[in-house]
Amino acid sequence: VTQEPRLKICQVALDTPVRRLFDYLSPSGPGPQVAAQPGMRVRVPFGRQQLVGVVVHLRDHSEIAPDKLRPILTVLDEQPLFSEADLSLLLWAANYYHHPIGQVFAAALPRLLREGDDGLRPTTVWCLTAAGHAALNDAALNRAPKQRLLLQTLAQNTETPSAALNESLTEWRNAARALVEKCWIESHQRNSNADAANAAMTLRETEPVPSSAQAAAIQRLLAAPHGGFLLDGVTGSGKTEVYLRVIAAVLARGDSVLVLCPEIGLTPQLLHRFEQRFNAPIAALHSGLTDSERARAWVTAARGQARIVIGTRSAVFTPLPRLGLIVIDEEHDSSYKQQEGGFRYSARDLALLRGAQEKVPVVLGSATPSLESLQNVAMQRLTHISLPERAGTAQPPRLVLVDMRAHAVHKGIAMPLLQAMQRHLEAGAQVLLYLNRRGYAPSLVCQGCNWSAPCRSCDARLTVHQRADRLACHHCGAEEPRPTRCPRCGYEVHALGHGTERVEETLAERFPQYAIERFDRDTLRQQQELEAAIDRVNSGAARILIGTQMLTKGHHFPDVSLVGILNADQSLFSTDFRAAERLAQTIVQVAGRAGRAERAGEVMIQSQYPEHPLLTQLLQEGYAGFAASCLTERAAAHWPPFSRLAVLRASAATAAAVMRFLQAAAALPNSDTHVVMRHPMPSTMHRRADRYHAQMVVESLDRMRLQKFLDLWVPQVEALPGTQGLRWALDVDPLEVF
DNA sequence: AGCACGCCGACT
DNA sequence: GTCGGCGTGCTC
Repeated sequence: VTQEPRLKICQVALDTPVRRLFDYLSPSGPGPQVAAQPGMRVRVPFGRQQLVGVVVHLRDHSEIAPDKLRPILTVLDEQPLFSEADLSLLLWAANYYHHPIGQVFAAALPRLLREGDDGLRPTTVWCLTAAGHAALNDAALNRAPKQRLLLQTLAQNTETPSAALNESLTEWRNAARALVEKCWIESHQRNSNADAANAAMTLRETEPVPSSAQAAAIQRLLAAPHGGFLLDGVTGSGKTEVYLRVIAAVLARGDSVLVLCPEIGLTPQLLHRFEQRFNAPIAALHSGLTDSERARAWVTAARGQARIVIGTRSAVFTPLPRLGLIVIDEEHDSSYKQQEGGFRYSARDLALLRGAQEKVPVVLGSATPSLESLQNVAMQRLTHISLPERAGTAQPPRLVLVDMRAHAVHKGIAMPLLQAMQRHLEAGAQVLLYLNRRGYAPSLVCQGCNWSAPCRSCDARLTVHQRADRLACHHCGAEEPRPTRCPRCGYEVHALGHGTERVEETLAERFPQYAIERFDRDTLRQQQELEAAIDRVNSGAARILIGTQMLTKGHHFPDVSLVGILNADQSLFSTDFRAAERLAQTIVQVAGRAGRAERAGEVMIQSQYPEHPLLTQLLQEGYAGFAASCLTERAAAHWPPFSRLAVLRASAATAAAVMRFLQAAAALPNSDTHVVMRHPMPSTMHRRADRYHAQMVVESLDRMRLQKFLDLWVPQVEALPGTQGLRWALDVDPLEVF
């Protein structure tokens, strides 16, 4: 690597909240040093600490006084991890989301790399030997419970990394040593997962014959050198097959592909489908990985050894030499927007920008496109490609509303739905019920004085969890024992309302002959458990499925012929401007789980307000018609995507402190009459986890004007005095305003 | 964010 | 007399 000799100053992004790059002198120490180049990680002195940062620019001079400049200690990479294009995406993101640059880089790097590791350390994996499999029930283990547990844990997978054992077991290493001596288990070192880097990119499985609509979509995408596309196709229309065909073409010309999935959409099943189809090295970046697996997959991608990168939100920053295509599956999914912490970016929006900068096509796929994307189609910023038909002979599901006022309701389920369940179950099919409320009941109420169990730390009721026999707060995680009598008046307390746990109980009483599978965070804590539950459904062992959001994404259950949506009303009267869009997307997505086989699916939506225009319109006109009129309303009300929002969110130990801060922020000067600062408001749930939350909205019809305002405003907000104990974050393009 | 420096209350 | 509370300020 050569370096212009006069470019002595390295501008480095460091993980601090300081919104600035830090200037360092090129490394001066003795010994062979690689010259620092943009995109390389460096270790630098920072005050009394040492930090790892990324070189962003080389300069020939610095604004910083020469006596303050210190040299880089070590250059950690021989080749840049980030290309100029990668760096410019990160700089753009820091600028647009008004977030400190170093923390943007930190979000883009896996933890080990962020801390200076090279990400290529081999990991130790453990597996059973043949003798170990035979010994699973050996009597010798009766007096060695830790060894038995380890053996059973390892039996669940072909290979288990040490890090995974650290998480699920404690002090397993002694047991492992004993088992190794018995020759029942063994360990191996695993290196890069891109061993097949030079394999031919031939297709493995035989390709299905595309439908005419699929063929047309594939044609249009292949003909496009770059640009954004909205692949708008109902569930079952075969969007994945379109992705796979286009990906195959990109791989064939030697380019690589970035595929983004929603958080719960990235399953081993999907990965498996890619592995079956392509004989190409794949790097998967999902939440189930250990730190070292993640670092290794990331480095594999950055070094150009992976041809396909599949990942969730943060994978949008993965460097990929020769990027040829970006695919964003289920583009409407809210998990693409980071909604916690400081750096709140939209991976979908950044992917579109990345595609434009690198001049590669970006395909957004959804059966229920976001209004943003539909508006982008209207503005001709995205090209619309629709896949109207369901593949094969499948019929679209039939949607009906069930009026809960007109029918007897048995523990949260109306009679027509119970009868339909009976019918479908007797016909041998599976039934899926959706209820976006986990736990047994959303509150514990006193029959005498109307007291209901409150969370000590939040403005919320505690949820009853029957099996654990505890009360839990779903907002802060607090738990307490479940009282049998009212602490205020001593009268009896009762669980009020219905969560998935209670519906499961009700169904077990009502349909004792059919096995039930519950899908929520309480029953399926780990990815493995989810996989096992899906297997039980697909094998036909389970007949009734009841679950939350977890059930609505990514998994297809071909034998489900009836879907029940138990409570569609929660969002009908929400004040959030996106509530209607989200409800429609949920209904259509859940409905899409039914009727994939030859028989038409049936979808029953329970409501107290079946005449609500939101519901009737969705049923009569479908998602497209619904979305069109939703857009009209947004335009009239000047909501996004017709205006641009930013929300300043803050929390503090007292309500007064958080409001004082936001009022000070609201009082800062604003010379642009096209930018409106709304009044600071306490959040819908003001007190959460013993902190008081509030926010203020800033809006403009003009994105550029809002950006220019934020450029001036955010540094002043940052400089406001008296912010000890106060946490704040700016949310540009928020999903929610409250 | 860390990690210092810097001034005011209760302890050996 | 100091140990330590966390308020303010800086890090190239």
